[in-house]
Amino acid sequence: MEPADRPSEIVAPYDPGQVETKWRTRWAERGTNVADIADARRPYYALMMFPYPSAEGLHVGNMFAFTGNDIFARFQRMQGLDVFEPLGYDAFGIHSENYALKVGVHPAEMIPRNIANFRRQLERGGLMVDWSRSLSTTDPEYYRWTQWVFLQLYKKGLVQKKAGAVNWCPTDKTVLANEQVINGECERCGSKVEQRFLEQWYFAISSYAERLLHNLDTLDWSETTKTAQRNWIGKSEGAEIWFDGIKVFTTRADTIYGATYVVLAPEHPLVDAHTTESQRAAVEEYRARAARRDLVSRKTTKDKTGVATGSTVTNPATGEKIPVWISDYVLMEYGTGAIMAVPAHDERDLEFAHGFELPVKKVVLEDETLIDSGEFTGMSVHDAKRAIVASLAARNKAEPVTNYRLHDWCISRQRYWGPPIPIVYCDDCGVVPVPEKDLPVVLPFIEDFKPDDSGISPLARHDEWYRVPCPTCGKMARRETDVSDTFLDSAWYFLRYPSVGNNDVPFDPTITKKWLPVDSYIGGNEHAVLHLLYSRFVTMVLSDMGLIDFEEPFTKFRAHGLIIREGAKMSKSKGNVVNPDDYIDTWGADAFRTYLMFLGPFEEGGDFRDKGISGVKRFLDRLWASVRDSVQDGAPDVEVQRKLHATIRKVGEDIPRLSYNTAIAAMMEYMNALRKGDRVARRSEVEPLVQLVAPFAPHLAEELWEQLGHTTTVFESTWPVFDPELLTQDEIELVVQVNGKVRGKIRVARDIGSDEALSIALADPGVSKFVTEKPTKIVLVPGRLLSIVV
RNA sequence: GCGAGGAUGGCGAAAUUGGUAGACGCACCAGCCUUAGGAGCUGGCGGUUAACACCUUGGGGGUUCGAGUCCCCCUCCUCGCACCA
Repeated sequence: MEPADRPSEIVAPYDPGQVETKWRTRWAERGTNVADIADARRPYYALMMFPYPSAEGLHVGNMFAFTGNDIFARFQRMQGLDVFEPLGYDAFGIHSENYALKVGVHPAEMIPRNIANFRRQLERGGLMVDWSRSLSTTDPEYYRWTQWVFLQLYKKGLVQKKAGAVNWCPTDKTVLANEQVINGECERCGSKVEQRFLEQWYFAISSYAERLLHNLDTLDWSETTKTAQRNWIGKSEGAEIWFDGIKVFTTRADTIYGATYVVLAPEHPLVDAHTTESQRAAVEEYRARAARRDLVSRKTTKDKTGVATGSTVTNPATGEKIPVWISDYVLMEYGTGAIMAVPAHDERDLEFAHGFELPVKKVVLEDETLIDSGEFTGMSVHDAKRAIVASLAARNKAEPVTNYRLHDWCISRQRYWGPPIPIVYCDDCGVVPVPEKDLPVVLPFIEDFKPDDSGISPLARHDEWYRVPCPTCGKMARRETDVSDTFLDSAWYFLRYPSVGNNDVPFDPTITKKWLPVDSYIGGNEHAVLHLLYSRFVTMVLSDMGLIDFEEPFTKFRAHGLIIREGAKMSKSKGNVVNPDDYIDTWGADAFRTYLMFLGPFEEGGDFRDKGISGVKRFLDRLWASVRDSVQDGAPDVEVQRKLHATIRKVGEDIPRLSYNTAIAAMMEYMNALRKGDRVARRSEVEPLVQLVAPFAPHLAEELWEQLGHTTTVFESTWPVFDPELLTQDEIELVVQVNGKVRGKIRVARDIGSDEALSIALADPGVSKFVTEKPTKIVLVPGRLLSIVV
């Protein structure tokens, strides 16, 4: 369609409310944002972390993240890709349930209301979201497949019910994953976490530790995120060494000649066997005391406590008898629950040794060579580690072992608001997984969903649901009453989006092959370990089962920064939370979006200042006015033309780098040049700018694009191309430095030689007055600067 | 303690990766236009100075013709992890 000669009559001032409503309606009517899932030729999956639909409504932090993703997605679309940008709701979980309990509304009533409000707010934000494929984790058609994922892992032998010490939150009255315990406190409510011994369902994520670590090298992720995952997986290579019947784990086998005692964790099974009669009472008392200690004080105490068992074991390297102690500074969960203590070379052992006046024997010098270490004396630490383990291994006293900090993932929650774990307990058949054809195990609507102290889910109180025929033998049996961790819901949702609508399978194989893995993923770094690690794990397992043909779900991941307000963190209690609705009402979604992206680098976040948005609004107003006033004809201005092409290049380079703030600055700069003085812009100067601004301010761009005479969406137009020829000038400004200080600027030919440049520079009195002697050195940086040294 | 990332005008921030520090915007100042303006337009805006100049990217040293950028030492801030042997 040929553009009209003049923009149609848009004398009216720019009214964002009107423009935005018009275009949101059009997009919905025309299906502009609906991806062609089946037939897309160049599929591009642009994913953002889905929000928890809180009762408070959309947070500006959500809007910031989504806008950042949306700009990238819209830009990719204008590069000719078939972009799929889905969004759903992570609506199960303790957070929703606690809130529901607090306000006395059932979550099943509250959540749909919250979702409706979120949807309204998200739509106002002008996101290119394909709402035809949205989802909520609370929908039985979704969690049916969450249960299916559980069953696949179960089938693969990666799900176990284990009794053990678990983190119990006394306020939320449920078990927490290790990842949800922060400094010994519940991540959600901040209560001190207690230890309880319960039977729980675990996913064997630790058996994937090496792959989870190794694959990180292949991923295009923010380096900070990868580092956080590496630390969390916590690989350490060492050896298990036998001190008679006690097996210890160490990464410092080279220090074995300095081992002066052995320490067992209080819960270690060999404690009894190593306790002599005379020490029995003291050891028992210490164990009891240690068991009562909460995790917080245990993890922060510098004063180490412990007690001798009275028994001794043989140091396999020296043959010496050394005493056995117990202390809670040794953790049962890590390594073998026993260590060889080398006070001279381990700070914790030293603290302990000082407390009990145990000997300290130095065996490694500052330059990392061994002393007093028998045949290994004089070796380097590096060589000795291997040599000592090899020598002990020859006598069956040691073997090299790699340990990981990563623990198995406890997915049981003794709560109501989650997908029931699809397991039935039968007196005859034992543990029976619910057959896939019987899914979903629907979460019943119950009024009294309040958890109690029993460690048993509220669902157990409902016999009509709890009692169920055994799927295998038909005899009455009992359901598992725990629900699964919310993080399981979000560990596979990206597989679901493209297949939403097909309720026969969790994800359609053909569609999945076409659209996954996710091309680009944007989200918060608070999920750097939890959600991203679990998603990678589930994906790997499904891949191993041949259900998908990739083992990493997110090819590219970028973490966005955080928004603060007027220099302070936003919080409900401070009352300084930015409500997107208010700003959109006043300034329009386009200005709000653009401002959010302008206030700082996307990956770092920024400071939201109420007055700052006016500058962005002014820019959009001027864009509107420029299109309105533009003329078809006019003298071509070489400078403006050059500026335009520089801007096209800059914006095109900045968007893929998520450097949105500088892209916007470049467009503003161009706008300033465009309207310099009384200048009236030419159509050819403003039209490409409308395209450049489209990912940021989509409604306004669509409106202006239409005003310029186009009948199809600006997002199906081709991104402007810059002409490199225009960007190289024949005559350039050369900066002249004398002894490192700028003394002048000269206009010269681009490819000028240094001799000629020097003579022109010296003709400038501002330069020559500093050149008092014959220059000793001349440095010419072509096209940039001339440095004269005297 | 370990790991990662920071520190640039009154403020948010830029800086083609070693080449004019402070782009762009906010705030502020002046002018124009207005009955008026918390509107619009134009210009100014790191510090010292009458000027020439000089100083200036948390502090101190170094490399270089040239350092916000590279190297060494130090201070402070933010975020992870934390008795993981």
